[in-house]
Order: sequence, then structure tokens, then C-alpha cells
Amino acid sequence: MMGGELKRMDLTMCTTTHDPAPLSVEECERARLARDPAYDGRFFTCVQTTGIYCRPICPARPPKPENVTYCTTAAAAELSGYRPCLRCRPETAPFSPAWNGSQTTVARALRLIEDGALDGPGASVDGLADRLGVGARQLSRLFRKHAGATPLQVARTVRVQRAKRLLDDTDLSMTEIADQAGFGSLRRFNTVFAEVYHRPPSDYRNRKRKGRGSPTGHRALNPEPLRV
Amino acid sequence: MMGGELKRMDLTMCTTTHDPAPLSVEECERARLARDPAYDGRFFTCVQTTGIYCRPICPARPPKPENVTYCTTAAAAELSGYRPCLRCRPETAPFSPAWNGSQTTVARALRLIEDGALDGPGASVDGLADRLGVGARQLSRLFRKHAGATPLQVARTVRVQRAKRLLDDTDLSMTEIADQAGFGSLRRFNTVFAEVYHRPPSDYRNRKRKGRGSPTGHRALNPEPLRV
DNA sequence: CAGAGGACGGAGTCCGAAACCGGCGACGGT
DNA sequence: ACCGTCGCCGGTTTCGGACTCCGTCCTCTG
Repeated sequence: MMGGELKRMDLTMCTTTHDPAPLSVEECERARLARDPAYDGRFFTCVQTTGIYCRPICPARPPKPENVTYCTTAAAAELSGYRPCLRCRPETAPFSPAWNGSQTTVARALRLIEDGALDGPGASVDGLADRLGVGARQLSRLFRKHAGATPLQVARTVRVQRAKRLLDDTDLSMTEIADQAGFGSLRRFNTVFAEVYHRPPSDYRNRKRKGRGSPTGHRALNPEPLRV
Repeated sequence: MMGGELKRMDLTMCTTTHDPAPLSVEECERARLARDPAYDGRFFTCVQTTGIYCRPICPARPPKPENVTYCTTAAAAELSGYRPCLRCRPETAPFSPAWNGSQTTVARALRLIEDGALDGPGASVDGLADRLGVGARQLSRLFRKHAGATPLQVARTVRVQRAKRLLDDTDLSMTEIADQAGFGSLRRFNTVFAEVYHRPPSDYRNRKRKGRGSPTGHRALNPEPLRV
């Protein structure tokens, strides 16, 4: 024992605010050997031979019972001289900031894409992943999990939306709009826009303007409703 | 015509040092429409409508015959006011420096790996590719093509060789050798070394030293030959 | 105390398949 | 003459599955 942590049966004397019932050593033993997620955060395992403390769900090889004591909080374990396990990271409980780490990464990525991180020569998903400090494959996984779309799908949507606003709100040329929207070429702008709106961008702009009337008041005959 | 380049049949008057026989316009026409690699570098196609000149093997849509004239050199085409095509890049002929580009990239990568670019926390193939200015997937392809092994296979070989030299030439501990050889943990060092030499590193060192005699002159009984 | 090795899951690596991308040229409309 | 659209094209990028690598923990031995 390194001091201060509860010995075997002593757990019955100690509860935490979210623990409706005190835990027996036997219950802790069962829970950690089973890696039962329901007990995650309810107690911590202190390993005397290594000086490390863990969550009940730690995937590391379970230490022998005679080498173990239990604590109800991470703080108590640290006060007793144990350091957090680098596998299960007991200092990051569910719903803690660390738990939100990957979601935060995706949120940052989405902002970067809005800001054009995937546009222009040399821009790439590899490069974006690097800026975020994660592997490209891992970023892909996080996008699928938290955003339900791939980074390029997000970027393509953002580009089309920018182009649409520029078509509606400016008299810029197609070439200029393609460039400012983040497309690397007029060719790609035409292709992607047509895929989304089923017509070329200039046609979209013309119909949009005819639909709200020209200065002469003439309306387009049989205006075709926009399909998106 | 933009000036200076040879009109149709005039090619018969013009040869280059590596062209044993002059080319007819018909022959040029056939060669460019067929994208015949044998003619690459022997003549260049000048497109009047766009002001661009190409190699016979250019994958772009073949221009109409009436829009085409021919030159025997890239320089002649440029003197006539044409600019090089950004697809087939006529200014980069086979065996030119540009052609050697990917081989040079792999050579640089190998040097970087020797220098530990794939060792240590945060090191990755993604990161190496980024330093070389190519995509990770593309780097993988180039390694397969020019080195016959993957980046990690190369790195692993380099690490083991470093470790072997340190075992032979120093009295460093296993932990220290693992670290200096580029392994992130003693555990990995043990595993990889055993895969290559079929014994743990300390065993290798002991046998190697017994094999060349100790200061007392005692030789190991029945020394087992090293298998690599 | 150092070293070896079993166990483990997250992240990285590798690869094939598919999509994206940008360039070229033709053509039509203004 | 210029702008815009679109067919065509091949190199590179993207994506996701499959698998490996990796570092950590723990035990045990010398």
C-alpha cells in the first residue's frame, strides 16, 4: 500500500455523490475483471506493484487481487501517490473535456473548411489533418462518426453555397465566381454546380433574375420552377 | 498561323540531330492521333486556336488538322509564340530532370528515414509525405515503384541495423539502445529484434561477445552460429 | 532492478477502387 | 473576339476496409 487509499472492505464506508449505494470490494473486483462500463467513474483501481491507478474498464492486463486496492475518486488515488494509467486515462472520465476531444477536432475542421482550408492549389485532406494534429485516416473516421460526411463532401457543399450566393448577389463573371467560391477551375465549377442544381450556373442566374422581374416588368414566359 | 513554324509539307526540309529521317506531315498526323510514344520528342504539335504546343503523346483532345502546324523542337514552337501545354508538358522530355522527379523524391525520403524521420512521438508516414510535398498515398506508390518496400519497412530495417551496431559497439542498456535506435519502447525493440534475429537482444549481445572470446580466454562451449 | 514477453485496443499503414481535379479543345451565343 | 459550357482525359487525391504497428500495463525471472 502506498498510503491513504482504502483497504479492502473499507469501501463500504465511502460513497460519492453519484453513487447511490456503497461498493464492496467483491463488487469492485467483479466489475473490473469484467470491465463493466456501468462502473466507469464509480471507483478506481490502484495497482501497488506499478504505482498506477486505472478505471474499471482499463484494457490492460488485470493485476492480481493481492496487488490491488480501490479508491472512489481519481483525486484520492493521486493523493495516495498513484499516477494515472496511460491506457485508460482515468483522469478523463466520460463526458469530460477529454472525452469531447474528437468532437472538438471535427468542429475545428468544419470551421477550417468554411474558411477555405480545402480550397486552392496544394490544399488537401492530408494537409488539413496535419493542421489538426491527427492522422488523415483518423480524421476520416472522426468525420464519419461526428459529421456523417467526408471532408471533401463538406467542402464541396460549402463551395456550392458560396457560389450560389455570389450568383444571386453579384454581377461577377462565372470565372470570378468559380475562383472566389473555392473551385480551382471554371470547369469544375460548371460540373459540380450542374450536379447540384441540374443546370449551368449562368442559366441558374438568368432564371433567378427573370423570376423576380426585370426593370421593364416583363416576366419570363412559363418560368420553370427551381429544383434543388 | 502565329508565325515562324513550319507549314504542312515544309517539315521535309527540316531534321534534328536525333532524327535519322525527315518527317512528313502525314506521318506527324498519324503519330499524334495515335499518341505514338516512339515519336515523343521528335516533333511538337502547335495548335493555332489556343496558342499551345504539345508532345505527340498529349492526352488532351486532338485538335483538328486544319488548326495544327508542326515544329521539330520545343524552342522553335516557343519562338513562334506558342506556350507549352500544361498537360503533356513538352518542355520535359523523357530522361529530363523532371522525368527523374519521383526517383529523387524517394531518394530524399530514404535519407530522411535514415535520419530518423519516422522515429519518435508524432512521426508518421503522413508527416514524411508532407515534408516531401507529395500525398501520403502517392509516396507509398513511389516507394513501391522505386524502392520495392514500404516506408515503414525501410524504417524498421534502419532501426534494427542501428540497434545491432549499438549492441556490438557499446555497453549501453537495452532500454537506452531501444531509444537511440529509434524504437519508441523497449517492448517494440524486443519484438522486432526477435523477429529478425530469432533471439532477444541481450542474448544476441552475450553470444556475440562469447563468440570472440573474453579477456580470460574462455570460449563458450558449443557456440551456436548466428542465424540472420 | 533490468529485461523479456503476454495481452490489448487505438491509431497508423497500406492498398485498391473510385472520385476528383484541372487542362485542353470545340462550339455556340452574344 | 470573348465568355460560358461541356466532352474528354489521365494523374493525383480521397475514401474506407483490412491489417499491422505501437506503446502501455502487468507479471515473472534472473
